[in-house]
Amino acid sequence: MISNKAKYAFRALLAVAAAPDGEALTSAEIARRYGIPHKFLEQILLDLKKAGILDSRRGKSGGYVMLRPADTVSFGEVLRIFEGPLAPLPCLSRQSYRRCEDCVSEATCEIRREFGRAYDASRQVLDSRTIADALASAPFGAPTEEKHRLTG
Amino acid sequence: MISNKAKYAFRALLAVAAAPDGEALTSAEIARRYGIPHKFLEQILLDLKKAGILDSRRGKSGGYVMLRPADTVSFGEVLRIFEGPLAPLPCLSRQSYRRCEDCVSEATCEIRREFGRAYDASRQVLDSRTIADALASAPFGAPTEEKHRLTG
DNA sequence: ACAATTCCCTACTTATGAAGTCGGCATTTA
DNA sequence: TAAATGCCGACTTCATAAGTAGGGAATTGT
Repeated sequence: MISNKAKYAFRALLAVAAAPDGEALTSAEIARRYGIPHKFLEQILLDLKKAGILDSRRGKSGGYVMLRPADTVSFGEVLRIFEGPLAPLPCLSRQSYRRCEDCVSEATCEIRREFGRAYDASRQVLDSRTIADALASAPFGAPTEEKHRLTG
Repeated sequence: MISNKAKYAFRALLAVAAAPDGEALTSAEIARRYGIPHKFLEQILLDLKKAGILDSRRGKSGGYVMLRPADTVSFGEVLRIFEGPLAPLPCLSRQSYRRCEDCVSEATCEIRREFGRAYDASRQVLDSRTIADALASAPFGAPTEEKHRLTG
């Protein structure tokens, strides 16, 4: 299970990315909209800023905007910010490889081999799907703001 | 990252499954062989027994054997015993479904949709690959006991 | 100028789970 | 019948999740 922190981060990111044009969203507004504890969300948005994904403006009419375009921000990248390495074993992580302490031979470790398969499969998805993808692929029948305006 | 407990469970299971014929392996022997804390391993083997995967004999010349054949025990099943649900979100777990507390609409939740893809991919592997598969697919060049006897 | 608004930063709390440790009872067999 | 082995519950220690709390720093509408 992913942490609440990560889940909140995705909600916030999707909201900021979906905001019209370059309009800034305040932390208070996001918190209100999704029922996220405000002070907690502030920390999360800060983390996203430090990671170079969001930008912010202070003071009246301040808020958060995307720093990088939403189609360059993958789910995997965001998840790693809040959860650390996604690999099921330290010896499978590319970004922060660590040998298992009790490991005899990585090349013949059955556990490593099998979990490697599973990790490859999930990484393939997480590192290729972006925030923009997620917003674009609304299921048929679920009215977006746009459709709503046209058909409602 | 999976827990040490789960990792130890896999090591132990693979060892018991690989033991010649129906020969029983003691917890002490497994612990010694892989450097696992003995008392901790005992708890783990107990869990595997309660789950109906291992059987045990007590007293002198006791130990653990497979209760079910190794090709019916998937990595996913074992992992769930020690880690609980594998799903990244409660609303994606089939075995122990729970609606996200703040969820507005599962059908349109982008987070659910994207993590659903990732989970499907990884579950496909974990629930199909078995302990027997893992033992069978030794990489080329790594001598098994069998090969060793023949070629060494 | 100044007050309201918003982001920014640090420290703290509370609860939960991981990863064992410890002591001893129960059963089997040489 | 004693040694070996599994079985069981309670406890400890440390790290992390999930916030809470309080205030400082920048910006802007008036």
